[in-house]
Amino acid sequence: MKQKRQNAILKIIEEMCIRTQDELSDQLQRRGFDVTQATVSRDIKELCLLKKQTAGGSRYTAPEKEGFRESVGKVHSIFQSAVKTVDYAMHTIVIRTLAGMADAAAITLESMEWPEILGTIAGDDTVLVILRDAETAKMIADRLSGMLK
Amino acid sequence: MKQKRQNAILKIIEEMCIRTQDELSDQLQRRGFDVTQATVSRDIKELCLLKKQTAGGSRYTAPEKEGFRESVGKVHSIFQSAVKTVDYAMHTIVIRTLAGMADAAAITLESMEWPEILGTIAGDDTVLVILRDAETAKMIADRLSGMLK
DNA sequence: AAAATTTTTTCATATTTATTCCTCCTTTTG
DNA sequence: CAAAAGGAGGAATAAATATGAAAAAATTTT
Repeated sequence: MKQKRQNAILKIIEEMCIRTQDELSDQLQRRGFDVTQATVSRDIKELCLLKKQTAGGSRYTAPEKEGFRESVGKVHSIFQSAVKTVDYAMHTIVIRTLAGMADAAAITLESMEWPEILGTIAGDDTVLVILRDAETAKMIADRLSGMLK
Repeated sequence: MKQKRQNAILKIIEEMCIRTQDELSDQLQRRGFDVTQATVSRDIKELCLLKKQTAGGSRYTAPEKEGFRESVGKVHSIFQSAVKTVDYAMHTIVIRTLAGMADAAAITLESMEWPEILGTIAGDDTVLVILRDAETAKMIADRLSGMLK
């Protein structure tokens, strides 16, 4: 059902201007999908929909770059399964991974394209991440830790 | 000041992951721009920034398509200055414009790419807009009327 | 340079969106 | 099969964003 509903969402936002999640859940109701705004919010996140400005209001649209949608979830889960701990010192972050997974973890990090990350160095089970300064290191370390749950 | 600030915003969101408007106004504060979230909200709207999903949260980014930002406001104002009244009947909308401006109004309509609009026909001071059905006509007419204020 | 007009901003909210916590299913496993 | 485990979704609510109205600042006019 979820799959079907998300397809319906993609179809709907292509055919009409959807400006709020309530509007979208209304439209879904009409098509027999009985969902609340909460579910729509989750769907929108999973589909990576964008809310774009247009003359006379904003509107949800699909991301132009194909394949983008799929990758976001995967990056997250590769990172989760490879990483054991995240710690930081000075302007660097040290990530410990399962044996042999450091490279994979580093690659997913790079793919996120976080501008705060100057670079990464991967050994066998350790990734060193270089940030601009200590403050940024703490912030990003927290964010990475957050991704583990 | 506004101009400068908006440039600063573009620079900031390129250099670091900005996830909320509060975060952005904090960063602006640090750079000497003393603004509240309300102002940031309006700036984001004017700059047509997007909030993108990324692994581990979402983030504001600049639109990829250059020139897109500038056009949104202009479309709006051309429409405003050309159009006198918006009315509807059945599944069509009738827009009355200043003499000779119907074509311009129709072109701005088309440029909005609203999927509900099947097509437009422009005379000298009248544009006929064809929608899918009466209900849609009412809705879009309301939205167009809203653009006049 | 004072007055008038327009633009920008803030404050206070309204609106919209995300999340937490719980329930109900479905699937897996012992 | 029963219990455990995981996903999906809703209700309530927290968090984030947008907006109306008034004030302040900037600009133009007289």
